[in-house]
Amino acid sequence: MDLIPIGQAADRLGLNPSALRYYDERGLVSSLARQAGRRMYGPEELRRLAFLKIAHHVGLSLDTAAAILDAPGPQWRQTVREQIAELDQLITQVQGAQKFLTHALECPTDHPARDCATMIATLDRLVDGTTVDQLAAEHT
Amino acid sequence: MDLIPIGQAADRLGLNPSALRYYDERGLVSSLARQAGRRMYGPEELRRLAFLKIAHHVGLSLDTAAAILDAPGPQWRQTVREQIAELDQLITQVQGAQKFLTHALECPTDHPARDCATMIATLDRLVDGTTVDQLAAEHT
DNA sequence: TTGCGGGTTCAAGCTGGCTTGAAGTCAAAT
DNA sequence: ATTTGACTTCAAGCCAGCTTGAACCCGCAA
Repeated sequence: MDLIPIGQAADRLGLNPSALRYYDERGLVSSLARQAGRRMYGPEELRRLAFLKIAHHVGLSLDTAAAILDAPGPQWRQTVREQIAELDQLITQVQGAQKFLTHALECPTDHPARDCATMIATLDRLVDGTTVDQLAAEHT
Repeated sequence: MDLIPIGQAADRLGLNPSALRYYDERGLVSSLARQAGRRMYGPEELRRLAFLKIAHHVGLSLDTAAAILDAPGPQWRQTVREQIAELDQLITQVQGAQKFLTHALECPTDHPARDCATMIATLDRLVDGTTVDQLAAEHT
């Protein structure tokens, strides 16, 4: 009933067979049947793999993704909330990065790190122990 | 004039001496003087290191950061613009990730991948060749 | 019967950005 | 004279998430 071998499963998911073997070895695909020593995948496993694929694509680690699937009862919600919060932080950080880069673009010199007084002042503060986070916090 | 050894440089920047040696080996800190075989860092190198630190912190690779510093004339602007565009993409992707996770939270079941019809439908489409990007594109 | 396409295992390699460890050098302080 | 402490080099290890390679098995078709 609907069991397909590793090659077909990999094709349907757009993954490499070696990746599926790796997931197996890591214990991320839970229980899969074997026929004559060969891995056979059913709908459950394929969906699990699909979930891993999405979750990994959106930045979760494979372990976290598997933890969400394996959490008993409603516990997965906590993990998901944590991940959403982490992504919030990530966005904030990336926006800070864009500010930094955009600001650099506004500098009229050809070698900002050598010629731009503002940039040099910022860099010199870093050299004197100010952390990147402190700098970022200032400019918010 | 103002030359400090690697340990002090590392302290001031909040980095590990081994990281500075690694940057040296990779050719990322351009030219630094040696005194009796020891690396000595002047203001120029410290600023360069500070720039690498910021740039790396905001998500650029060390190679990219060095490329920005070493680009002749105004060429660094192009690299910076590319990086800003990449970060735009990243933010879009992360927001998509948040949508996915938030949507999952709305599901009332305890095991979405097994019990939630909407989730299962989505996963089954992935199993049939739809890419994650296609799914994301639909929901925009 | 031979070959082919798919599977299997295990071991090693890859990326990036370092860290860690072993063994040696060197100047200054005791 | 010796010990400390900071430095040097080179080699190897670490993380995730795989890929690649070698050597082997297995069933089916020509």
